[in-house]
Amino acid sequence: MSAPLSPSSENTRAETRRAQILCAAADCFRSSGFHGASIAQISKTAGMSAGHIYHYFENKEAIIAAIVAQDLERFLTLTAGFRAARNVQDAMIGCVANGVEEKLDPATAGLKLEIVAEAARNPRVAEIVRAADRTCRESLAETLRAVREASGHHDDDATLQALTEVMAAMFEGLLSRSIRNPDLDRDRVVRVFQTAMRDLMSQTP
Amino acid sequence: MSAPLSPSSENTRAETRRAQILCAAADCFRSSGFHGASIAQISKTAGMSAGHIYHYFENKEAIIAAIVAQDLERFLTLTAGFRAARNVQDAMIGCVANGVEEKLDPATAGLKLEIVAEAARNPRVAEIVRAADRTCRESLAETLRAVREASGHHDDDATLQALTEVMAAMFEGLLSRSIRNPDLDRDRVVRVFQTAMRDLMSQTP
DNA sequence: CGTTCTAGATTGAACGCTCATTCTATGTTA
DNA sequence: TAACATAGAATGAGCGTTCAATCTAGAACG
Repeated sequence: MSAPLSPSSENTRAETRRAQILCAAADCFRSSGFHGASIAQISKTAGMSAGHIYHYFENKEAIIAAIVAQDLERFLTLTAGFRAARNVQDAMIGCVANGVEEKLDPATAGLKLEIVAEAARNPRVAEIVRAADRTCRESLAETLRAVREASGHHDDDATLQALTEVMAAMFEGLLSRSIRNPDLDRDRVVRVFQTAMRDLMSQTP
Repeated sequence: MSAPLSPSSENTRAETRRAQILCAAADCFRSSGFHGASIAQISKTAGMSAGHIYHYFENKEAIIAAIVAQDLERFLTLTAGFRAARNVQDAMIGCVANGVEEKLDPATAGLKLEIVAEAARNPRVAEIVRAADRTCRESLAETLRAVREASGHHDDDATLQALTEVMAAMFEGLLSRSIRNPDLDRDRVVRVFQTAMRDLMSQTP
């Protein structure tokens, strides 16, 4: 799992170490949960002593925060590149297959569910998650507005936000589905999903 | 939170105690997570000594299992009553508002997300969750078949299961949404959701 | 080139604490 | 009195975190 990172001219040794720890922590959180994973376990996975981790992170919660921030930054860059496409609707529909497959990957799903569950009870994590989600929603809503206006729908913000919410719910629901029913027929789900997306984007309020 | 349960002629004292513990445990798991909640905390909430809990449950994991089983049994009875309705489609669409509101309740959402996250890493919990989900899916798929045949669609099992999956994903996604965006516009989401449900149920493969 | 110096990297033992679980002793009820 | 309900202290393991001690790479210097 943990890629054998090595320091290059680009990365200082400290950055490499930090990345190593985050990678190991993600693995441990995935398999044991935030509270189940111990510093001892993380340090062993990262190949360093327990105490050394405290040179790079103030405490365990800071590691959680960093993982969450890293995870959601990745999502932001993804949606950013998304909006830059020529034909936005086609780009989105085309991306559904990828998106569905990604959310259905049990390893991904485990960590992401862990993050949301932690956000439900840890205010600091909740703050990070909500700030990132706000940005994602704004980006997605603007993208949706472009799609909708191209097909003659001119929505107010509230309507657009509701569409965004439901679309987000559909994708995030897959995380849960991949755990509850790991044997689901991915290809067929993708097809039903694509049609549902199209319907959602051309919905008349 | 914890209802003050008292022994009646119906309930033996032991059953009452068990229920008390489960109720307290659900509260604690909601606010601290499965691993964050301690036996000491649960026993305090339940109003008894820590050691006494071990007269009713073998260990902490048994409490988790009981909570999961209880939670999902409740869901099963709900869907069972669902199928017994006269006009199934109207009953379903009518229930969307209730369903959406319920999934968006942050207290409910926290515990349910906790359960899925735990299932992602605890095989015993996963087994319970998956067995219950299978039953739910079968029930929902049969209900959907009735709806679809009433409007002239005759689907094979695989198609029906994919429709079921996507519908399940939509509702379960709301759990995550209620955490990530607690300020979402519930009424508008319900309306978009209802239209999306209708579209999903009349989708042509 | 070889030696010394030094600042950062790294270790691993130690600390205080909390955990799940067990055990013994005492209440309570029928 | 017999059987069960309950409390609460005891146990040992494991936790996050700290810290003094060691190592190591490379700059400074002769």
